[in-house]
Amino acid sequence: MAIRPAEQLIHKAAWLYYAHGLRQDQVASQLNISRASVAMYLRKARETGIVNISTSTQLFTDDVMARRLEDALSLDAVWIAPENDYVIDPSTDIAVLAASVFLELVRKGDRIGVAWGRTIYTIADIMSYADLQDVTVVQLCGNLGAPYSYRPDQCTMEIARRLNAKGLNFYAPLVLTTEALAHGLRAEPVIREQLSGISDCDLALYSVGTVDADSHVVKCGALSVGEMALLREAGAAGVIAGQIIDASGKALDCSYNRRVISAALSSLRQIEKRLMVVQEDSKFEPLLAALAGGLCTHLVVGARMAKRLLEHAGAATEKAS
Amino acid sequence: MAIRPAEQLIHKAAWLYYAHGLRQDQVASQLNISRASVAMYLRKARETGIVNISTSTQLFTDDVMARRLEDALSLDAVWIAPENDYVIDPSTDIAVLAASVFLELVRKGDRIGVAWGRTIYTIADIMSYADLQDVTVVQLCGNLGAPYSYRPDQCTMEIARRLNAKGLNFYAPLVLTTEALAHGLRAEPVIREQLSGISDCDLALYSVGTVDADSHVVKCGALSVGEMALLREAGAAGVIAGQIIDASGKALDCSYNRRVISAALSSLRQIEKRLMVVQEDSKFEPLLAALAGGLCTHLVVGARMAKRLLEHAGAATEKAS
DNA sequence: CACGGCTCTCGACAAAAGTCAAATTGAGCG
DNA sequence: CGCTCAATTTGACTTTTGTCGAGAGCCGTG
Repeated sequence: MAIRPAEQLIHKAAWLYYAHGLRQDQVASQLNISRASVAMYLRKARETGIVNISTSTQLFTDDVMARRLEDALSLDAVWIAPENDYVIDPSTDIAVLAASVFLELVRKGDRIGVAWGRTIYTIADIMSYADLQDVTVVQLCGNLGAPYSYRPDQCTMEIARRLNAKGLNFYAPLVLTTEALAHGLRAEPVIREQLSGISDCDLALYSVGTVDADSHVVKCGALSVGEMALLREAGAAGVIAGQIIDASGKALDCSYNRRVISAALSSLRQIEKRLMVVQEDSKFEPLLAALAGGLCTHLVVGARMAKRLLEHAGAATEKAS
Repeated sequence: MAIRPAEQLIHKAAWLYYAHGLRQDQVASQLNISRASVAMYLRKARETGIVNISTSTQLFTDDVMARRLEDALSLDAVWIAPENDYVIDPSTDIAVLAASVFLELVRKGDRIGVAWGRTIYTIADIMSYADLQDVTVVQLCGNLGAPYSYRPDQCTMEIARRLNAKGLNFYAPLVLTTEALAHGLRAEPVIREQLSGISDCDLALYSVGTVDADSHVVKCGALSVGEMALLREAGAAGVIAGQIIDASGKALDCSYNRRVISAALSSLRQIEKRLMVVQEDSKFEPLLAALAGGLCTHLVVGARMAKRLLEHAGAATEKAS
């Protein structure tokens, strides 16, 4: 890169502007460049994460409902995106919040596991840039064979790029045709290493998928609509990192799961901070399953979903007493 | 406070503006207030740390000199503020850098020990606001009896205020007239508790003082010019948190030190991250003493001082070999 | 050495943000 | 009930910032 001299200038401009609080024209005369260039450098500084602008997500945890949900579900932290109030775009609203929360949870030196899906990709897409050295972003599950819009490796790489972090992809298909082949592939050193490294993560980011025809695993061709219907009858309740879970949050005992190359649920549970983000209201049952399976310690949801969860939890304790 | 509804508005405005990237007039129409109010709320949001704008201090560690200093002095990290280059105000320059470094080192839940002095107060004064819950700022040494411009409790409180943290002052004089009284006071539960809690800190912020007539301990009347001169002859090389140290960084065996109420040097050494900031070139010898005593793991200095340190370290290794 | 293709830089204009004094609100009080 | 006082809000104005197309410098290539 010939951006070496510019790199230095970007730093200096950012420093004078943001740390010292000079105006752009003052910075310009300091560095003997035009003000327009300063403006451009500053944009680059923001885009590369040399400067970091973050807003506290306090507001969303302060919500009484969030507190009650934390208690009811015994989660570490819950963020609720308001949905009636001052909303811009209901779908990106949760993603924006999730991105902020995510950045708030990341620490230098962390190892981060990232799953895939529309939700995750949306988050990656709107996430602001940061300059986190020594962060590694690892892919939690195998790739889709067919080109599909929100591929696991894309999610991983995009988040790594935003964070200036190292991205660790692994190039295995998400699902294979035979159990034997999956077994063999999992034993491959490259794959095995990646899979066993997942429990060393400090933070995981994932969503949960539905088990109907709209599910991503169906849309990307990993499962046919018919197979999915059958699995559903067999007790499938949700999809986590490409794997089917039942209502209790355990991996469903089925051929499909045995043919999948992905992080074992037990490895996921070993990750200290498991951030789950749910956008769609239709993911209520899958979310319940994930919660039952202890696959989530930090939760970002919309207000409607929060309300339903709370009502459900209330009904459950009533029934119990 | 009747700022309850406003507090909410500040959060919302900050969220829409900084997280969603709306323009001020869009935020204004969203919240049904005037754009001018939005501008005001945003300023408040920045001032209260609801939004956080930080710039990477990378540039200052990337310096080759900083790397070499880290190695030569076996420190965890060194930041060097350039002094010939694009400098605004040589004295605040180091403080601005130190404040950024400090904010970069602080973590949620941390306990932070803060000493006193002009340097520390300058840092506190230009430090930007942050919203760190569960942070406690503790005072490392006793107060001055006489009202003096940069009092230990002022330094502690100002930093706590900027961080939205809890400030833990302790109201004992820095130095007493008799050793017996100092001994008795140190045994007081309130004082003892505070002093013993110092080793639990995760981060310490201090500078080092000179041992001449210009020293703060002299200027504030804790020691007379004559006494200081005598101590100097006895081997005094610097002042740390109100205590006199010798060239090897150990507390000097003298009546003054026994009459001081302050953090034991051994407690300070137990703190994981010890950030030392030195502004004045005249503090070369005191800094050497502090370094010898292992009282510093992270260092912020100006370029001239860095050069001198490096030359000194080079000469020392040469002599050794 | 002239030629695109490239990035970086700048001036000028348009857009956005900051500021201030005046107006409004609202709480406390005689 | 009407008053004051302080805090908040606003519209109008100024300053600051963002953007765009043009031009300048800099390779590698034909």
